[in-house]
Amino acid sequence: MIEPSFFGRPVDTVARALIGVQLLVDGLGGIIVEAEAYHPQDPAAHTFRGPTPRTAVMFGPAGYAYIYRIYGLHWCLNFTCGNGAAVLIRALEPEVGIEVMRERRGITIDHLLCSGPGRLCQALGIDGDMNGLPLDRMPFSLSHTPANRVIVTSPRIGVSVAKDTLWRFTLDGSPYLSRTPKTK
DNA sequence: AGCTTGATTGCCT
DNA sequence: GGCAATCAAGCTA
Repeated sequence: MIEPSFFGRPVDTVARALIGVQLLVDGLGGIIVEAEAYHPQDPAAHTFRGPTPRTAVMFGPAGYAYIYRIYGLHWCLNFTCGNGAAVLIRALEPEVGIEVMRERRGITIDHLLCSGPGRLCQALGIDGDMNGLPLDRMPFSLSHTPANRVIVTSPRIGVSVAKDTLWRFTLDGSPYLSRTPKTK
């Protein structure tokens, strides 16, 4: 189990700590292998220009789901960390309910089932109805999985500002990432 | 009220 | 690599 206080820490600390955590939604999911941190003093964050109706959940308490629509067609899942900070869950390694995920995604290539924020939400059946729900009870289930892991930091994907902020955290060598980090 | 843009994805060349 | 899909949030007026 993950305590609510897990999220009440600096947002980059939380993002890094989430790599290797098992996320289940209605019993389906797997191991988080990619996550990004966003902070209200960070120009790439939705909360950079202060509270709005959409970002109300991000300014609420830590440990809740912030879910928003992007490009009019995809959903993105975040975990709030308090005071306008949140972690975007970008990819996971499918473990439980792979058959259902294949049906929802319309593909059978397992490393593409949850390799991106929009794909992950489609595979796990996440939509705006779950926005604002707490993470410590159904439909969510978060738990630690023990292992020695190498975590790589890199610039966040799809942001046009703050490109030097290395707040993307990935499990080294995972085939389930949305993109392989640049090895410059 | 109108305009711009986006924490993306999938298909095309 | 390029680009269309598709629409609401947020901004300007």
